[in-house]
Amino acid sequence: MSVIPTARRARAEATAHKPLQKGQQTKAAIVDAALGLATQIGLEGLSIGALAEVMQMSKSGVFAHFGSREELQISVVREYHTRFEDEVFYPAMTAARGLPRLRNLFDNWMKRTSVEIDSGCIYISGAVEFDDRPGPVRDALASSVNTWLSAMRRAVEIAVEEGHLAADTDASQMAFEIHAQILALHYEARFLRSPDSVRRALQAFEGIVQRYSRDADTAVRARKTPAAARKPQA
Amino acid sequence: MSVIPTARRARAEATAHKPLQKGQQTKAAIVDAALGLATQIGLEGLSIGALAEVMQMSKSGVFAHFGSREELQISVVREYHTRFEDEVFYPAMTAARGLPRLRNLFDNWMKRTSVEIDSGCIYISGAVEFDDRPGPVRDALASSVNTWLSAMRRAVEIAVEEGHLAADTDASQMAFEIHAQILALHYEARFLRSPDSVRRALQAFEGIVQRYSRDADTAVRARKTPAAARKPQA
DNA sequence: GTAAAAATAGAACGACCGTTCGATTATTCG
DNA sequence: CGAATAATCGAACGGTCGTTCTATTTTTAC
Repeated sequence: MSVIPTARRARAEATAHKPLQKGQQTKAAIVDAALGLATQIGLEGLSIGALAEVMQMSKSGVFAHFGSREELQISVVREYHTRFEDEVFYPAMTAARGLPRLRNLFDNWMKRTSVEIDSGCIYISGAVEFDDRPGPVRDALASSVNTWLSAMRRAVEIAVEEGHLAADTDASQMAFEIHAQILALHYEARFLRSPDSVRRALQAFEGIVQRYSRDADTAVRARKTPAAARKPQA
Repeated sequence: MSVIPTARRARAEATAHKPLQKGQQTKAAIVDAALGLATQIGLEGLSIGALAEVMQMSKSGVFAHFGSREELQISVVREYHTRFEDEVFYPAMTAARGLPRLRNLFDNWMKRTSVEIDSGCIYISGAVEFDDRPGPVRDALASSVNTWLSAMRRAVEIAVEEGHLAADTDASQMAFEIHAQILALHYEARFLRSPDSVRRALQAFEGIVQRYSRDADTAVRARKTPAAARKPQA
């Protein structure tokens, strides 16, 4: 059997119109294994030695495909990016514009992030690992995350255009709040092993939708937040 | 000048009724420096060599105080726990029971987590580093986090008792949603360097409070979430 | 089939890691 | 002060890390 997931190779061949050479083939297999390792122990925990053992190759054999560990990490981030697109973004594009699509995006995001068997999200673990470490890996991570968050914000805007959400909805704010539920789900499900997390996140999502819904009592939403009554910010 | 923050030593002396001996003194100073390192590069990134350099001590001199790296990490977690209590929990206990106290807790939590200069939260970074790594460090982390989240949930319950929130409020759910805002704040402020994060988190918090407020339109909250209309969960 | 090119292996490197051990210095206490 | 004790140092160990180099094997292309 092939070491490369057939779906991936099929897609690559379809775009390139010629079969992968041996080198690219094993490189893809290495990235695939590296992604598997990275989702468990993080991008920083990725070691070429461990990866070589998984691949049943020599360290230098693995290394030669990338030239540096950093390049390997970047390859993993890019691979995660395309899979995220394939499994979260594109499937949701078949749903009707507006709220149905937004719901679909959130559902896929939830599943991808935390429901799948014991694989964490490198957009979340990577953020912690690289928040104080400038460089190309951090840049690749941040770029991917920003792309995705922008897509999410755009989905909110479309839901507003379609009239499913209130016209004065702050799309960035709503995207922030949706993102927050994914982060809490990841935290409480993966670290605290709390079994209700999926239900909690879903319920919170519905609460957010309600609040920004055009059907909701606008008087409640329009009431200004008592920010001025708080103690001044530092 | 002393290497130990005066506030810490004063508190320790007040409870122990005798001055710290030399050993405990430097040990406290080491933990202090270790916490500073850990908030920047994480508990896993903590190395005894780097710590020794910061302390201007030999590696073995630092090591002798703990006996193992794991014990050092646990000491750091414990130190973070007491500081968290001192800076987030106890100050909020002076606020009036109910919503004022809940708000105060959230404000302090926000500041502690992300507003302070370039120091991350080891409850967040540690969760990512140890979510797949069983052992005493993970246990210490999870224990501290659970203690704090329980306190947060209790604050919600008190706000319900005081009549500030609706009687049918699900305290665990609300605590989940509040926690989510902190995680999103940490993510977007620290990793994405998005400058609006504090405002976003505050606004989201107010939205949550509104939704669980007894003054809010109960019809909106009572309307069942269309979970049954979704595609069945995997 | 054969020559050029690409892929892989294997050994070695310097660096850093946590840890151990014995010697040495500093502190405590009677 | 002096003896007992605690704290610290310095060197060394085995291990893993990313990386480099050369040799060898495998794949490609004509």
